[in-house]
Amino acid sequence: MRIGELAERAGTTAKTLRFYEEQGLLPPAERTPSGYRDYAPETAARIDFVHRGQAAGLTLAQIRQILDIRDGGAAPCEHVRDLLDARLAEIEQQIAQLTALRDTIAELRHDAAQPDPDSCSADQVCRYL
Amino acid sequence: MRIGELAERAGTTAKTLRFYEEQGLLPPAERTPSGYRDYAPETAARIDFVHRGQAAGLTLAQIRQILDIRDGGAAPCEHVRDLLDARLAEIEQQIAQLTALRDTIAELRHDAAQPDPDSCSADQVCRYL
DNA sequence: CTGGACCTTCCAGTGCAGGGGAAGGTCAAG
DNA sequence: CTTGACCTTCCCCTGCACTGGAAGGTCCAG
Repeated sequence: MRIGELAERAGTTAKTLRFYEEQGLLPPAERTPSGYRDYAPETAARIDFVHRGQAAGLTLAQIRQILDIRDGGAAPCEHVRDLLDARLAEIEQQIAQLTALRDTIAELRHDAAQPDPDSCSADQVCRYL
Repeated sequence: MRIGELAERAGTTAKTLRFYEEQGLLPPAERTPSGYRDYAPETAARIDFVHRGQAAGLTLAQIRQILDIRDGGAAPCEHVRDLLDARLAEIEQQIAQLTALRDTIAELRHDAAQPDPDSCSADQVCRYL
């Protein structure tokens, strides 16, 4: 299978697949005599895994770690569990930060509900911020 | 006042102030005969405003828009209000996305609580993802 | 008059996940 | 035998807000 066909099947682009190969997410592809990349159909499952990892908020580098463990012959379950734990903690923190930011902005917005341009000195640029 | 002193007063770095000038957040500074930037003390208030804008989650480009309006002689109150509204909507959406992602990951993590490496086929790399 | 702290400009890189496009090779259909 | 779709490598660009470093100029104290 050539790169364009694989890309379409996996719902991505040829460009991205070459990038994945460069990043070590896909093993160097077999080549036809003329130099075209030639993929086994199973490669699509690997790309799907990459997409599942991305859907779980993992970076390509983290997904690569998992693949490396699997390619080394081991089951990556525990590493996956640790990554999920770490990601979960990060997300909780991001949510907390965004929630705090939302409250801050909501308050500023509330104060600016009836803007009174005359009460804003040029010095402070805008008294609602 | 030279750039280093202003940077310290405003809680930032000289490098950043040159960057702000380049980005149009600060007007081109006056120069001493020898070419050093020479700032009026009021410039610190402008930098403070930039910091308040950042604390509200605005980008430098958005902060610049506000400053441009003020520099044009108008009061930017209404624009600020619109920016705050837009930012608020973005943040709500980000929070919703992160919350959904958190739930997804929490479920995956739950399934991976007692990893069973033997049930993971190499094909799917990891059945918990 | 020398050393060190400060300043200048300019170039380049960071992280993330690709995208754009040039220059050229290959393959199948008409 | 040509056309058009596909493939190859290569390098640069995106957004965001800086940060690092090189090469050189300036200022002040000792």
